[in-house]
Order: sequence, then structure tokens, then C-alpha cells
Amino acid sequence: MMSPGKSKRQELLCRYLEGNPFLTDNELAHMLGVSIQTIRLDRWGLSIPELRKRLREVAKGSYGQVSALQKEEWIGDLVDLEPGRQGVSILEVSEEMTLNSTKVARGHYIFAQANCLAVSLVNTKVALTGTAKISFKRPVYYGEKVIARAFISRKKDNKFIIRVTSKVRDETIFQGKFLVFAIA
Amino acid sequence: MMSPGKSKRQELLCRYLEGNPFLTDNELAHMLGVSIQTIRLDRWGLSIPELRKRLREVAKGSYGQVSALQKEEWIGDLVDLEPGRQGVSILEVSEEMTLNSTKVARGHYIFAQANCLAVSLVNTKVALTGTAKISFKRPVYYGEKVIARAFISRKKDNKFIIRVTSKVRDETIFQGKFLVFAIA
DNA sequence: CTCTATTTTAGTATCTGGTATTAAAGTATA
DNA sequence: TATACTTTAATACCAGATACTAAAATAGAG
Repeated sequence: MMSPGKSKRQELLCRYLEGNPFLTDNELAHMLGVSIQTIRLDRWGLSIPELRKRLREVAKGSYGQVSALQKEEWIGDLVDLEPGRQGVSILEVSEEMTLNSTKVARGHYIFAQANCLAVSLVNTKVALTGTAKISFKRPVYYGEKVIARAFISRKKDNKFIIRVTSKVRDETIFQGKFLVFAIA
Repeated sequence: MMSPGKSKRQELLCRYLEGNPFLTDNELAHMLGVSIQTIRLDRWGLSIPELRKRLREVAKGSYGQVSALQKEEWIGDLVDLEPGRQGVSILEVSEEMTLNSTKVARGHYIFAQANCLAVSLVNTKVALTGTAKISFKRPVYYGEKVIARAFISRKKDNKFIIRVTSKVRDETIFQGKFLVFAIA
């Protein structure tokens, strides 16, 4: 049997580190009122890596994400684009896009992909979405690749009506009609 | 005068570290074909901190962002919520949300705020957007605070029709009608 | 070519935040 | 009281540095 003091302390230790992964063993030892050796034993028992490795992980994890999310200016990878005519974009549903309880992608990511693609079809410096009528046909899951195809269905002056259909394999999961304004 | 070898090497050093901040002095010394002491002198001259501090910075920088972006699960700050009835959310348009040439927020952020709010009104573990009819009334600019108000306008079984109106001050900038499904 | 200044390398002591290991206390508990 | 679990201690070692001193290599000017 594990003594209640130990398991309680280990729980606390986890909570502290979740709240602040930048704590050293020394600081933890003071916070929990035990020796540094006990902290190391606990970490070992809970297989929590040392500070430097924790930092490395956080840093690495974010390093990929920084460029992934800050460049999330455009959601989805443009794989084909004929400005003024049609375009295709692919989006692989990553973990950040999903509701954490389920593995379902949040609707606005699917929308964002379609919106980005629609706007990029318009061949001007700036284009803005005016109205949109959209419909999510079925949930999209973590890991699935969403292929969005867009084409301009009508054009008048600076107004474009663009239709976007997003599919996973051959199944349509999203459809939308966007009214986009081009701005000189 | 600084020897050309030195300034060239320092430029390279910067580029290497920009590309990969995880490099140790030792690795840099090998890459640049000089001794480790030279690398340290160069770092000192360029006031580049040691590996561990660089990692700390990257990790810290991203730690703020992790909670800002990974919790970007919900876009906008919920300021009022009566589940099953109505809710209010505020979103301040930050730089990342804008098109970089102009200062106009990209439509999908405005949509995301509304979508998050609509979904959160439904008082179940998981809720998904089925269809939506939305309209962007005018562009929203960097720094503006968007206040989205949502209410359930109809309900039948597990289907909810939710209307969202987003305003900047007293001006309506977005309206949307969402059909949301609750999932047990 | 020589003298001087800059640049580079070497070496040593020290620090932090650990790992790994062995051993000895302290504490419960049957 | 004997046994098992838990905690602390002590020691040797490592990576990746700082800080400092000093010597070698190289460049440039007269």
C-alpha cells in the first residue's frame, strides 16, 4: 500500500507542474516540504522528466506550432489555384482543431478553410466576405483530410459568388455559397 | 575594423540560430569550423543568450500562447452565459486576425466567435453546427472589440436555431442564423 | 620585415540542474 | 519485534554553460 502522504504529495506535484512546468526539483522540494531526493523519486515514479527536458518539449511543441498557427493566416494548403476561376485546398484535421472530448473538428476550421479559399479566388489585393450560406453535412474527425474545391459561379462588378464544396474522400462534408467583395 | 571572417561567421551564426534555436555552442562550433570559445565570444558580442535561456524564452513565449491558442478552442471571451437561453462574448481583434496588408479582420474569426458562442449555448457535452446563414455587414478593423450576442430562437428535439448578432459599439457588423445539433 | 592590434584558441575554476547508485535512517504495520 | 515501505543522505558524474587568464595565430600599417 502506498502511504497517503506519498500519493497526496504526488498528486500535488503533478498539479504544480501542470500549472508551471518551469519549476526545479529544488523549488518543488521547498513547496512540498520534503527533501530533493523525495521529489526525484516521485518524478521517477510518475515518469516526469527533468526540467530541461520539460522545457525542451514545451519549446519544441510550440516551435512547430508557432509557424503553423501564426501562418494560419491561411487555413489549409493551397494545392491548385487559378485566380478568377477555381481553386483547391487541403486541410488535415489536427488535434488543435478538435473538441477535446470528442475527436470532431470544430466547424469554424472547416469554414475558415473554405473562406480562405473563396477569398483567394478573387484576384485583387483585398477581398472580403459579405454573406455566406453554409452547411455542415457531417462531422469531420481528427486525422481526416478535407479537400475543398471552389469556383466562381457568378460575377458582377466587384461582387463574386463563389461556391465551395469540401469533401473527405468522396463524401461531401461541407457546402457553402460565399458572396465576396473585391476591394481596389 | 572587424575582419570579414568574423562578421560573416556572426551572420551565419544568427541565421543558424534563427532556423534552429536548439543548437548548442558545441554544434555551432563544428558547423562553423571554429573553436567553442570563438562561438561563445560571438554570442557574447551579439548578446545571444545560452541554449538554456533560449529554450526558456521559446517555451515561455509559447506557454502564454499555448493557453491563448490551444484554448483558442473558444474564440472570444465569454462574458455572460445562460446555457439554453442566451450568451455574450467579446473578441478584441488582434494583429494575427487581420490581413497583413490592410488592418481588416478575416471573416472566419468573426464567424468563429459567433460559432463558438452559438455552440456553447447548447447545454450538452457535444454540439455541432449543421447549417448557418451568415452575413458580414462591414469590415472590422484591428483593435476593435466585437461583442457577439446569441439567443436560442427555436428548439425542437436536439435541434436548436440560434441567432447571433455581433456589434462594434452600436454598429452591427455580423449576423448569423445557426442550426446546431446537440449530441448526447 | 617588424611591430602592434585584433582575433582565435586553450585551459582552468565554477555554476545549475540534474542522473545514477548505494546506503542509512525513519515510519508503519502486521 | 521483525519486516516492508518511505524518506533522506552522500557521493560520483554529466551537459552546457559562465567567468577569467593567458597564449598563440593572423592581419595591417609603417
